[in-house]
Amino acid sequence: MQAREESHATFRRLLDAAGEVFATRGYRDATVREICGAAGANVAAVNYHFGDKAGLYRAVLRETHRAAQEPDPSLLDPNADPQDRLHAFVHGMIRKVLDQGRPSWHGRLMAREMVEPTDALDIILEESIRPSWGVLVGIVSQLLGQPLDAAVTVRCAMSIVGQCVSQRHCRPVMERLGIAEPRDAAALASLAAHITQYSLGGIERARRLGTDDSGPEHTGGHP
Amino acid sequence: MQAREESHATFRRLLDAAGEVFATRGYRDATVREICGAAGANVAAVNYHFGDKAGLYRAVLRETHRAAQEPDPSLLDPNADPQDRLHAFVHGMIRKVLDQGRPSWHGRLMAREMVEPTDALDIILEESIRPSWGVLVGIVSQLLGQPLDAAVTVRCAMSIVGQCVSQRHCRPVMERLGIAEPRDAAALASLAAHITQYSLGGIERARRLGTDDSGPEHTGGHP
Amino acid sequence: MQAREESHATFRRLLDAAGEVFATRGYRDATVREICGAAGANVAAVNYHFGDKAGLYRAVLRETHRAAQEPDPSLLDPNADPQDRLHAFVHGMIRKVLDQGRPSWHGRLMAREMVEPTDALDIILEESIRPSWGVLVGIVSQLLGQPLDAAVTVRCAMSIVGQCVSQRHCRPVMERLGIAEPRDAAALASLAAHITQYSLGGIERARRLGTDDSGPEHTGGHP
Amino acid sequence: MQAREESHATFRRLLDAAGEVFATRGYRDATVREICGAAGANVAAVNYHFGDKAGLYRAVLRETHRAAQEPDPSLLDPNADPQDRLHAFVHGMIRKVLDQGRPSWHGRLMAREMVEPTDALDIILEESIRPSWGVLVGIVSQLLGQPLDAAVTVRCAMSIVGQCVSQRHCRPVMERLGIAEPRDAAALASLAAHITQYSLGGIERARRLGTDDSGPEHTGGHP
DNA sequence: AATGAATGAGCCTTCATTCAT
DNA sequence: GATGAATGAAGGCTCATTCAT
Repeated sequence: MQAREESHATFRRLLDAAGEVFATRGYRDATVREICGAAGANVAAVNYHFGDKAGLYRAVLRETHRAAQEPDPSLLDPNADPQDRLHAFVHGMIRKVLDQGRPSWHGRLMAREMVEPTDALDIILEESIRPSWGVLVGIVSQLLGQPLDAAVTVRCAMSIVGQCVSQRHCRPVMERLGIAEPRDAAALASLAAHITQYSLGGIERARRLGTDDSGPEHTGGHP
Repeated sequence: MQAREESHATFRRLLDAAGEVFATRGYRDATVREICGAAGANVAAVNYHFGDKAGLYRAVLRETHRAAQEPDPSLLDPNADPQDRLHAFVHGMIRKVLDQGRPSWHGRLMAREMVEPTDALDIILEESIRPSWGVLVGIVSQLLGQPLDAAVTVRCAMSIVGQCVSQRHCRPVMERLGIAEPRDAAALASLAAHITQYSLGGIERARRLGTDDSGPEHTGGHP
Repeated sequence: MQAREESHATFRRLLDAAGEVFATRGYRDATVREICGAAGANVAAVNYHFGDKAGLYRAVLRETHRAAQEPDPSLLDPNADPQDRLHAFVHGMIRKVLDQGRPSWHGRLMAREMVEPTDALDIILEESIRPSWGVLVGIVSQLLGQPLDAAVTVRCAMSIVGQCVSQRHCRPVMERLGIAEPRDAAALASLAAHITQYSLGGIERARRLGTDDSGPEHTGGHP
Repeated sequence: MQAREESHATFRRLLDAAGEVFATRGYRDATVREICGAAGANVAAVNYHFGDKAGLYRAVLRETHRAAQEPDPSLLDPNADPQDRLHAFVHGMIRKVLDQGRPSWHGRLMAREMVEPTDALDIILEESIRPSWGVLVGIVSQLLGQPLDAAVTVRCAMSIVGQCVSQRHCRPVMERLGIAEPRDAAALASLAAHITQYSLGGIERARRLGTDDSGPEHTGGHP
């Protein structure tokens, strides 16, 4: 028992150290030696436990995605108020992306994986991203009301996602511009509230414009 | 003269090849040999013309940023209709980010640089990003009307930027989800129109909510 | 008792698996892990039972040589017909070298050991090869009749040995040339008969040429 | 000019050092570091000049085979005395196998390659072995006279080849038995003469026995 | 201005071996 | 008696960089 615990300790330390290093340096820049050094393990430990560097990376991605799972019940209830559902979705995503909790490197890792995908992207795509996307599209459809052009729904959903993920993707730039948000729970909640409200306004306007999505006459011209 | 021409030709071929390779592979994955091969130049050419690999990368970034500059006059005119200014800004940004024109790798390169900043980020930050950000904040202020909490303005501006850059950052995922936008001029214009309208709706709602940016009573609860 | 049985069983499985793997891959290419895997034993089993990889190899060599021992009585009888003795010797050697019986890897192992000797060669040299060589030299001496230059005897004996071992050493090439002999008992007997007859012819001619072993006048020149 | 000479010097030193090391240690045991050390070159030189370790090995094999080529004209003349042709063939093969000339490692290398073939065997098989084998079969056919069973011809040819190659393959054992032949030109000539005469005797006997190649009645029984 | 050869550091991986149960 | 985890030493290879023309 204790042996097993002990034996898995190295496994876990490796996983944690790898998450941090991969998130900080990226897959290529991260070296197995640095990871093992940080985990207090031998270089060969990676090979023993995960096969190779890529296997360790895959394990880290699976782990971070598993740890980030928080199936908020209100999201899944189609009868709940759609505005509440949207807020819950946005708040969850902002937390995933910016929270400094246990897997603090989750957001950074995902950002890298999106910009520079590896083979491992397919795993989290199917297990995590696609289901979430489906939920969001459902919420947006509710808010748009009458069945509109699917492209409108998709674009509105992407507008929401874009506001959330850019908080992570653009963070290095935002920090340099002095506009980075704090990352405590209150600030995150406040940010989520803004994005929710902003999006409700955006969706409402999209609803009013109907299926007309090229609309240069409403934007380009003035009276 | 001709020698200089010849030399400059190699210099340019190196720059173009490096842009493509850096954008495709990332700074670390890109090898000097591949770049030189693509440019039809010798391995030592990079060191000769640019000092080292990092110098070439900096040169590429400067070049791509210079080529992508298109100071739309309507943006700079504070007297123009703010909705038009917003539309011009968004359209320009979408083009920068998704356009397949000459420096087709501009968007990919910037996306990488944001997620995984190098020393070169500071250059383009000061020369390109900060000025643009100032313009956008001005436009949003106009649209918000009365002077509100600066945080609201910043968040609205980031909501706009986020919708644009995520079109690049999330593109690999969007392609896999089957929701990636086409990249011809018409599609880009349509997308820009959506983001503009969506943002006008969002800003309008933010304006109505006033300085209250935590707003849990409007989002979280219902009667 | 049973523990000992069990232990001995692992010991044996290890020996068999190692024989096959060493013969197929060679000492260096063979990995302890593959051997243990094939034997259904733990990685540490080799070190436990045999000290180290080299110890296992030595044990395999001793075992294969012990199993291949078949002291044909007719060989040891100096009064038997020398032609029969030669045939028995050749047939036995061909079987050792090509037979697919239990220690099917005996021949392959010895071939490797000859070309790329390890410390273990000395063991089988003293225990197996030198005695056999003595027997063969005795047979050839009988066939040559009058006492000739010892060098002639040795060379004739080597001509016999060479014909036999080359059936193993050259087998990969023979297979590619499409001239490899089948390895059933009948084919082996037929091959042994050829080598015996060929050698009787060779020895007879060597006998007639007497001690003259340079013989350029018979081979190189003609009028 | 001189630069090219100089540049090829490393190439050549690498080739020579590799031949020696590969012959002594075998492909697997040989390390790139040892070869480069012996050649006074950097580790990366192998990669630069030959792609990788296997490429270097292939180059060595091609080189040794090229250097060992000595198309003795008398071999190719079908009108020459067949006994002379056989002697020339055997003498050439013995020299290739035992000679200490320039590519002194030729014989050892080929011996390893036969016992433990690598992908490179196919190269020398087609370029060197198969043609030689064809010549030898032609000579043996001449000596056998009337058209016999092809199997007899092949077996006689293999008896000749076996006597030659075993001088290399069994050399470690022969040295330990104290029966290894010296390797000066005179000793080689004497050895070649023995094998030629021995084989002429063997072929003559095979000819007399006709196509009967099982011949147990001549070997196993006596009146 | 430009080249091809050469360098040295460093990375991932593999392997035989040992240690604590 | 036997195991699974862990170790440290190489090994092959790649890469950016430099040197002598």
